Amino acid sequence: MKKVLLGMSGGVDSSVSAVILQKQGYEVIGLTMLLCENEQFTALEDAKKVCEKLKIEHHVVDLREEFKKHVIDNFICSYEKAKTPNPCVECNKYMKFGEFYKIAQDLNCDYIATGHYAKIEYSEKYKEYVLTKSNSEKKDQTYFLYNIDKKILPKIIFPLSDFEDKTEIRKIAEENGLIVAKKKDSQEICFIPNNDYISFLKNNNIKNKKGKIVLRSGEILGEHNGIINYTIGQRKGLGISYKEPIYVLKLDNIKNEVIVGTENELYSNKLEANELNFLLNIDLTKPLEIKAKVRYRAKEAEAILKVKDGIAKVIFKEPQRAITPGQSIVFYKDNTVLGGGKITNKFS
RNA sequence: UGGGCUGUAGCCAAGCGGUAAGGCACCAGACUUUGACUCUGGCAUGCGCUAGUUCGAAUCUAGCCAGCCCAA
Repeated sequence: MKKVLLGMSGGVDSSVSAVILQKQGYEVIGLTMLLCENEQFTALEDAKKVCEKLKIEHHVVDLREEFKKHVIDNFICSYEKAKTPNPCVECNKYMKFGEFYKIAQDLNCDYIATGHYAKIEYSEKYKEYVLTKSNSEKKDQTYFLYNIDKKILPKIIFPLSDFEDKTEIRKIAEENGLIVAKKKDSQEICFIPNNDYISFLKNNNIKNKKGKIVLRSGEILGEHNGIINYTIGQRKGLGISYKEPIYVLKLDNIKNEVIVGTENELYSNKLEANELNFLLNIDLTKPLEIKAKVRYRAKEAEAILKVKDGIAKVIFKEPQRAITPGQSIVFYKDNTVLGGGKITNKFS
């Protein structure tokens, strides 16, 4: 019997994943990672209860130090550079598909599994294991997974890959008497209490000075409470009344200014990205027609990808809204994740 | 202290005698495993103040107050 180490957060998705893996005939071992200080107390308890119910071996591992090093410090550092980080991407790379995989090897597991909405399959076309989008168009989470190590793709199982709707998953949880069936979906940043990332950053001694809010023309519209409060494309919380909605266009770290403008000024059709990671063996020496996503909730857009010296240049067919340094861009070839990187710059 | 203009919600602003549009901001909710965006809903018993005309006034009249502009 093949052994699978399943990451169990105490939520519905990972709990139902356990049920599915069991039904598929795997020996399932549950592992809950302690990642941060304010981890909800109930999360661990819930994961334990689910494992008891399903008669699964359950382990807990304290990875708070690693999490701080790879995810939290990165998050803070990013804000210091006036970028907007995406900690989930780092967490997947270093924790859920990094440290977690090492533990699976130590426990002699054949596979690792998580409750992500994504799919791994062997591709005849590419002659290798690939990461593809899940059947759930709405919940697809491949955007957060582009940065994991390609080498472990053959070792990953995503038991939820074929579900189109979360209500089905809750139903399975209920049918199997799992107490987490009606638990609310997790959202927001897991290590930030009350979703108050500003206070979190301040508690970590990030510099935060008041400054001007200006239009591109230089006209001063107001005062901001520190650049860390803003991200590109943001509309709320500016406290500026103008004849039309006003959005953050750019954060100027040197002048300590927030540059704002109207919605149409938010679009650009070109960007650069670094820290690239690719999940497909594909010839990158020539320009490539791809689809790309600039944010998790953004629609995939047609684009040309050029890679040189570890820098990706992406030119979109249609201008994209609120391209934001620090956020990830993920490249797709049909339903397959090609790879991705961190946005550093945008143009025109 | 001669002339002209303006005063409607935190900001902008429509209305020009028939019972206060709209936008921005703000608040609440929905959506969402990042930060955002988006969507839905809420938001002036009152139109600088006071008196009057009228069945009825933000709209007309008079006086006052405040601000701006031009001329002395």
